[in-house]
Amino acid sequence: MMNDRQIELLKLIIEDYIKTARPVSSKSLCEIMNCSSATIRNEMAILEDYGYLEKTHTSSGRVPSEKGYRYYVDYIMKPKEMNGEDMLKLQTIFHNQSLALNDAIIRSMEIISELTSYTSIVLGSSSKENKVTKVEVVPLSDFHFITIVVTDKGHVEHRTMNLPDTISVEEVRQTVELINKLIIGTPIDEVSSKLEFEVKPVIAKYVKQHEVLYNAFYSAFSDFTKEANIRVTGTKNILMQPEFDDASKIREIMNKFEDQSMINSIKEEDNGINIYIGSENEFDDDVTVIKTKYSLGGEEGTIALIGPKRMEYDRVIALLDYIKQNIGI
Amino acid sequence: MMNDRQIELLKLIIEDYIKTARPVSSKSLCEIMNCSSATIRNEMAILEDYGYLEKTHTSSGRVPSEKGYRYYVDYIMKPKEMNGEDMLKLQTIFHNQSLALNDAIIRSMEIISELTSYTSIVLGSSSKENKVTKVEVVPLSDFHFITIVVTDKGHVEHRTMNLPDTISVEEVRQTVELINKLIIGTPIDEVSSKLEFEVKPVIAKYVKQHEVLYNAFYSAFSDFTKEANIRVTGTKNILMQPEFDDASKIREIMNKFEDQSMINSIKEEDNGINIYIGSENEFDDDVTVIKTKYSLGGEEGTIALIGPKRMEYDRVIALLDYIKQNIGI
DNA sequence: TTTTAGCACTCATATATTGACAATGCTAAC
DNA sequence: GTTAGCATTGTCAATATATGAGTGCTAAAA
Repeated sequence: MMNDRQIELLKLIIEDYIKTARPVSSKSLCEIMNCSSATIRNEMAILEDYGYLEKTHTSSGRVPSEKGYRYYVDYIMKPKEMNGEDMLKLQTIFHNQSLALNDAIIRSMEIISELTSYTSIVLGSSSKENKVTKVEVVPLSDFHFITIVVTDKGHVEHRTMNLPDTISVEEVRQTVELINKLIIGTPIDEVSSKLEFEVKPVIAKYVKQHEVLYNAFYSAFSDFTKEANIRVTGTKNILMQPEFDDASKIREIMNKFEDQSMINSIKEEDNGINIYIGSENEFDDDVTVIKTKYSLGGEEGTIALIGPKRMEYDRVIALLDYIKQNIGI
Repeated sequence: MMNDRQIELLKLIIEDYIKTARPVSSKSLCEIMNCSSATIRNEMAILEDYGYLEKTHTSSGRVPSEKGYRYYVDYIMKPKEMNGEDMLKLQTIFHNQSLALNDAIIRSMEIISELTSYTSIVLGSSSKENKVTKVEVVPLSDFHFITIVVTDKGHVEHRTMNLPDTISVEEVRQTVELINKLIIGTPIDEVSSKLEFEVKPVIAKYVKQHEVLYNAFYSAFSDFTKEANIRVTGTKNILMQPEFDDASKIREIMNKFEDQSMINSIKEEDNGINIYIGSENEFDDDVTVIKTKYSLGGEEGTIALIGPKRMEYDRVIALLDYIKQNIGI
């Protein structure tokens, strides 16, 4: 279908456009293609017929179409080595022993967002599969306690409880001991029902002011399961891209970033690193979403980058790949 | 200086402009002022001479000047009762027993940001004054531990530590016990030096693999003191205001919201609720910053709202006042 | 003395006009 | 298959033109 020169031309046009964000003219490619602008125009016309290029208006230079990007991503682009600077920044994260892997992902995506000026999203690691490992209560004053819950995956949650001071520290301690005995190992999303049907009767039996205490713990725990677990970083970055040069477009995008269901549409099913260009994604026709699933000791999640369609595909892939390699699968 | 009718006129113009964001014409006030547009024009001209009004161009309607807003805020505006709906939303926060007061402030400001469409900032509650109340370590696996630190003000911080599995759980337990004994009651910003000069020698004496363990704890703790403790919510909201209808202005503002020193310039020294209109604040000439200090069991901080100069001053004051009343001073 | 009607004036906004420029498409010659 | 040349097309910026909303001012009315 396309001959070598046409493919080369498409590549040059896309890479030029990625850099400059301006329509590419035939003339500008004369030198590197070693032929006259007319020749290039002829080839461009063919590429446009095929649907790989577009014009913003009849007499403008060419711009890659979604189909063009798609072809570029699928057949032309070579997986790029990660550049030294990017590598360096990310390495410090994964070599930092004091960061949990989970935090390392979030932190890396923050850095990638900064490096690329795209917006990064860390989604999921659905805490449903977390099991309670320890419940701890630290008294701050006679009626002021902090409840801390630790899960086997390393999540830590805490809430402050205010209890009437008719309740003794000893009663609280007793209750916590009972709770610990009964719910350790329980998946976080089953804690509520377990509290109600198994813990409540036991507490009622052994602890005097069981009603108040039970309610306090119940409401603390029920908060935990609700956690959304979405992290969107660098929303500002994407606004700096020249394609978002219009207040209403900016508002549209910003609203989408705050829209839960929009963000959830980012969730990835496939393995591998997947690219959704423009209308291929559900988020917005003017952006590319590139995303991949990760699984981390049983927890699954998605990391994604959102940028203009004119994205540095090879670089972004290298970056995401690096993260994948450093967390396994 | 100004007669009653002029004050009334200024009031009407400002309140109209706050609602509509459009220059106010003389004609539009005829009915309510019960006189002809010419009369109003005469009065407007006087108000403009005084500097309370401005025109966007020679033949436009009038717009309040900063001086005009200032006069309105200082002398005209009446402290408003909080409206029922606003009240209701905020009440649920402060009546929620499971929220620490600190979280309640953050949550309320989020809600206020939503109610008003301005951007809210919670700043400070400088954790320097927090004293360590408890250090807890929860083992997740043989080499994977979670360190949790609780302070007397109810802050909870945690980090994951990876230790070589040559270190036994027992050794970790011992170390934690020693740390607990030595640093409970230490202000968070003094923990580092205390660890080095008091804890390190003791651990060295009693614990075998003291080097590794010490380093792990040291790096975990040193992270805690760095916490910035700034919360900016609803940056999106302010972009929806018609005064920010220009991509470059939006970018400018968004950058300021991510600029630490800019946000820190918001810190309030005065008691009371203070209003800084346009050039009166350091943040941006096109916005009003309204802020107030709070102190919460010894911790001090600032809450602030940033909106267009055309702000609903009376409503915002009522909202901030409500928060103050519900946390004491 | 205050208010108002009336009119000239100003400026934003919208729309059209123009010329310069940067591309392209096409054709004919190489 | 390639290229030079030229007409064509559409952007962009500058300029013109009309419209309308608003003002300032003045002279007359209250």
